[in-house]
Amino acid sequence: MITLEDLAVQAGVSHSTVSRALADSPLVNPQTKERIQNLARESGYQVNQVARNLKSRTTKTIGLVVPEVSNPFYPELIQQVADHARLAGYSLQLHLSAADQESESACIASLSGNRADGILLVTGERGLVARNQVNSVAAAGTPVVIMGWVQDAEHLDLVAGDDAVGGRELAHHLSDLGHTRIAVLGKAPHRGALDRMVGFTGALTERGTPLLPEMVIEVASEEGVRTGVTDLLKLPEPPTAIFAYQDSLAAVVYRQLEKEGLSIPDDMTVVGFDNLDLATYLSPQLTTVGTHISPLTSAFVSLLVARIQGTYPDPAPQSIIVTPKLIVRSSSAPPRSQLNLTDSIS
Amino acid sequence: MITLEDLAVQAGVSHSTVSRALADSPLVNPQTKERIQNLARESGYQVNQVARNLKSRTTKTIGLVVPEVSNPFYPELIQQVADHARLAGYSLQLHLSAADQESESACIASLSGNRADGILLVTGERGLVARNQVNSVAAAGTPVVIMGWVQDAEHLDLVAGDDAVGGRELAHHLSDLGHTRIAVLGKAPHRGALDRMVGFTGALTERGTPLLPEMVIEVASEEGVRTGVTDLLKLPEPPTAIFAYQDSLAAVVYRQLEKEGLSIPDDMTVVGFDNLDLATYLSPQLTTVGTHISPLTSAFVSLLVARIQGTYPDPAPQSIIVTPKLIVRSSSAPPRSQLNLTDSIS
DNA sequence: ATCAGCTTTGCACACGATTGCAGAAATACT
DNA sequence: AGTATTTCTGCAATCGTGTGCAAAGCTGAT
Repeated sequence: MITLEDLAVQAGVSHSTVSRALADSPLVNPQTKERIQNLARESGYQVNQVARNLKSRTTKTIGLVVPEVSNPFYPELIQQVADHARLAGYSLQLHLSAADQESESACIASLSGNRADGILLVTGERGLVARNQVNSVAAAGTPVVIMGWVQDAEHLDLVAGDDAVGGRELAHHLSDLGHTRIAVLGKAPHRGALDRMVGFTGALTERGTPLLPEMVIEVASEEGVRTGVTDLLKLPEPPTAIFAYQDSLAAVVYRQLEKEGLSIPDDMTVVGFDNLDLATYLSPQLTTVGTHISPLTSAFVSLLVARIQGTYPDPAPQSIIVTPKLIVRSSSAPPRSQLNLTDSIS
Repeated sequence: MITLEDLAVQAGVSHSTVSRALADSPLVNPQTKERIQNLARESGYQVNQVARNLKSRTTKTIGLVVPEVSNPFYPELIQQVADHARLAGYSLQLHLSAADQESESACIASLSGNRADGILLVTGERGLVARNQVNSVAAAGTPVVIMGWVQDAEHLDLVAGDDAVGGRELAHHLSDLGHTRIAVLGKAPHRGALDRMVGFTGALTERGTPLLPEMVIEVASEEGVRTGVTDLLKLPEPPTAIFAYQDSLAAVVYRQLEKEGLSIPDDMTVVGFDNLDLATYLSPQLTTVGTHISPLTSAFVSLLVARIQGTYPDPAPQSIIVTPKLIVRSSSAPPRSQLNLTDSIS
């Protein structure tokens, strides 16, 4: 690899002059400057960022920690974060926290070691695992912004969706359609007051049709979803609607219902959560809830960048909460009995 | 950020001793070593990788350049590459080449500037755009391995799938089912002798049922797919099977057919290419062609790592070609006329 | 010719780590 | 006690850039 010094001897000047010439400094003679710049171009000189970073004590790099990448939600997010970061003049260092078992802590340690100027941390289902790490790098002066809900986040910058509102809207939608026997395939609430389950169950209770215990199925795997669905169908009074905790689970529900010979939405209403691209690929297209992801990522990145540059007006930790919206597509309809009723009226 | 020197003054020794102690060198007194290590742990010392990289003239980092991330093929690839890289002791620097218009060249320049130890470059539909960049960084001593087909690749290391074989198998499958009026939604061949279109059309011609010109539709956008499908259906003799160039296009074909009131595979056979997870989410599940991605990524990473470490036995450029396989699911069936015939026989 | 003022260049240090080498301290041996 | 040997520690150079400061070169005015 060719260095400043190499160019310097070729041009018959000192490396300082070369450095200044390439930085287009007014301190060097225009002719020399031109000569050096040409030389650099011809020889394919590539500045050594490692050395520059060491000297400047900054890397113009932000770390992005994401749990995984098989759930299509994350790629969309990565793409947008990458775009925003690039626009702000930062490049991205991606780490997958669920991949290695050391998880988040290892990712953050690595980023901190590489002296990333700031860290964007997207939490997975387990919430903020590496709380201590986060505190210590934040204390050491590296700004960290979290995306996703975490407990006791008073002293952290974070961006999150208010999933409870989304769950509530979904519940109202189903209730409005006339569903009363509603099943849930999901996971235990893990986002406190902002959890989608909390909103969903709360709203149903308010409507006077609380969730029945046998209708709530916790699923961990794809297999769990399949058996969950068949179990539901075997109930003496099976549900007329299923709320899948994530769009990706809804996709599995679709397959299983098809296998059981039921059609959506005639025999069963299915709704999801997240509004992935996937939701529109499914047939029928999935009724779901989601935020426009772009304002979310935009807030995410710009808050971090402002923190890095010290330009954010308010030094206190910020909580930016985004409210998702209901998106009605073709997978939800009135329950069959209701449908028949309507039919006979018309 | 706390440095070696800081620890040194706290411990009352020189920074050299601290460095050696943390490296667990036998050259330092066991007690001092212990004391220093404890000190480092308590004070949360994080070695400055930037400085270390400068000194060691190596970064233990490999750059991964991927066109985009909205096609689910790439996230799967990223995940696996990340895993393999981590196992080999390297961390990953991800760049999206279609995101910024400067494209590949800029990504490679950036990686080269950051002194990545090696570069993995996944080409998109446009092939190898940054050929010159690749040559120059390779000449400068940074190994580059390419994934995907590129023209005139004799002097490059690359890993590619032999899509022609896949296209051929797909053609045989359709032909065996009895289809003769077959349509193609795709893009112009861009992978030379390894292109899926080449294999597909070639095999059909061999079978004596060459593709009809009006059945070949080049599509650029999602909108193009939709109009393409409706146009096909308006033909005096519409096709009985559609080959979508990518699984993600097949998903759009599904939607459009549904809108047109046709059912798959009864009224129309649809096949794709890539074998994304998406293919199994669709209903009916999509017949497609794909490689198991994991041997591919494994070869990809281990070739690069071997190049970096100089342990690859053969110094000559390698071309590793992987053959994909046909995966028959529920979206392909004999054409309707044929079906009726069969019915009446049985 | 002298000196002030401006332009241009190079010296030398810094960033934070690693490491060869020399020398100090401790121990072993005669 | 004196020397040889081992063990341990610190000095200083290095990686490649950036930059304050001093000084050299040049111009022009007196």
